[in-house]
Amino acid sequence: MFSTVDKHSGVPAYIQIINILKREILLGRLGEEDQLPPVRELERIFGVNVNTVMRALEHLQFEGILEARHGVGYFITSATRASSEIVDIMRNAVKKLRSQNVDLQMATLLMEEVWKE
Amino acid sequence: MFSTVDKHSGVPAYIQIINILKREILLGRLGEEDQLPPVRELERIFGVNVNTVMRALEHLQFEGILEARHGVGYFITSATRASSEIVDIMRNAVKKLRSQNVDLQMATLLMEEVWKE
Amino acid sequence: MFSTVDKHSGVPAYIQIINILKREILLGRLGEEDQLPPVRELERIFGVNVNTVMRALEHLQFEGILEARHGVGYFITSATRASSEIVDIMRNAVKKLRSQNVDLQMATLLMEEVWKE
Amino acid sequence: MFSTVDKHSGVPAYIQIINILKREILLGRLGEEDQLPPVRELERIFGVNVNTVMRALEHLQFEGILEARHGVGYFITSATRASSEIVDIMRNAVKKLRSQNVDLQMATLLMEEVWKE
DNA sequence: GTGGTCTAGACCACG
DNA sequence: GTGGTCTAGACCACC
Repeated sequence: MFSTVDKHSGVPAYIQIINILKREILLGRLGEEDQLPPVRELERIFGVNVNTVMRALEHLQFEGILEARHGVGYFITSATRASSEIVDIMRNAVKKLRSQNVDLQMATLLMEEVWKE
Repeated sequence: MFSTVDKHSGVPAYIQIINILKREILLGRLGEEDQLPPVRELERIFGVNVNTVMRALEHLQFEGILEARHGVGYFITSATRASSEIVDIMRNAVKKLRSQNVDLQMATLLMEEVWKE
Repeated sequence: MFSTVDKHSGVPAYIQIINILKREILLGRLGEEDQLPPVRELERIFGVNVNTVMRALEHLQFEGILEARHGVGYFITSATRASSEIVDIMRNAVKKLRSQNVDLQMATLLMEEVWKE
Repeated sequence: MFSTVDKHSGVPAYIQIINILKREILLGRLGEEDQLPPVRELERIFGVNVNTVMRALEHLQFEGILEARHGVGYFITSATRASSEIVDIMRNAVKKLRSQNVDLQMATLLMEEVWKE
């Protein structure tokens, strides 16, 4: 279902989980009121420890994106989905950047900089 | 001269310094053969300890971007600057994204996702 | 377990640590998937500060020889071991050189020179 | 006449000069009683500052390899030359090592280790 | 005056 | 309990 956690990337596992879930929402694969798979299954899917999963969910609750319903499960309370228009804008920009031999790191730095303008 | 380090962002100071310097190069504010300010001044500028500065510079040396001349200073040896064309592409995309109320974090996640496609 | 760091040799301690660990791998005393002793123990073993140990490990990570698993430990990811054939070649050459009263420094200089030919 | 100093290697210039001169002696290109070129010419040859040259010569004097004759120049007082036999041994070993894809750094580490046996 | 290395020790992050 | 980051400050090496 979800992408997996890359243990060799240096990025903390729980951060990766947060990002994976946010991405799912962003791309509309998870929407408001949807229920997440049970923690024990997330544990298996991501190949990490329960504590690590819990820490990620805790953060998302803190951000108001998730809600825990005791004895039931985790539900998405607020989903900001990228419109297909936005995805297209990004796809277009990325295509041009790649054709100019820009790599992802440079693109990210550049975007941060331009964002501030 | 440079942007400053944000000590509360959670991102290690030395990583921020690496990114600041890379950005300066990317945007053409630092070019090949340019000399960096002395380490002790960077210390002051960034508001961190010498060790932290040195750690950043060490990494950049390893990547072949900087060169240390002992007793002389640090020099930029390889500067890949973003062409104005690339900057324009990014500026354009960012403008559209902002008008759609996308924030930087979402934009970054989306870019990573699209980049993989 | 490992050889010790010579603080009076002029060679930086962290470089010595890098070389000691590389040597252990080269000679097959450390192999792929092996876990290193915890940083705090390496500190004790080598008689240096944590920072110095970490600096060595950081370099080895960058070279792709080690991998850090946060909260778990350091693991060897890529181990190139010297074949017994290679060791024999070296042993043979060294034996002859010593019988000619060549010292290690001379042998090293000579090897560098011959290597370039 | 001599090899040149590589300012980008990270190895201090004066150490490189020491090694170059030792190598010249080792390979028999400089012998006992030979006079070195004047310091001002060494300066030019190596592309470094006088101080740097002087520091190298100082070290070699300390090791008893050179002698300064005031107002005349520097002379070699003790030259240990590698016999052609030794060079052949090394050449042979290096050839075999290279054919096994060993690089210079690994070879050096290995030699140091075997030397101790 | 420039870079380079190290220590001691605190405090944080991850699993 | 494991790794990771940072500071303060000393002392050294190089040009």
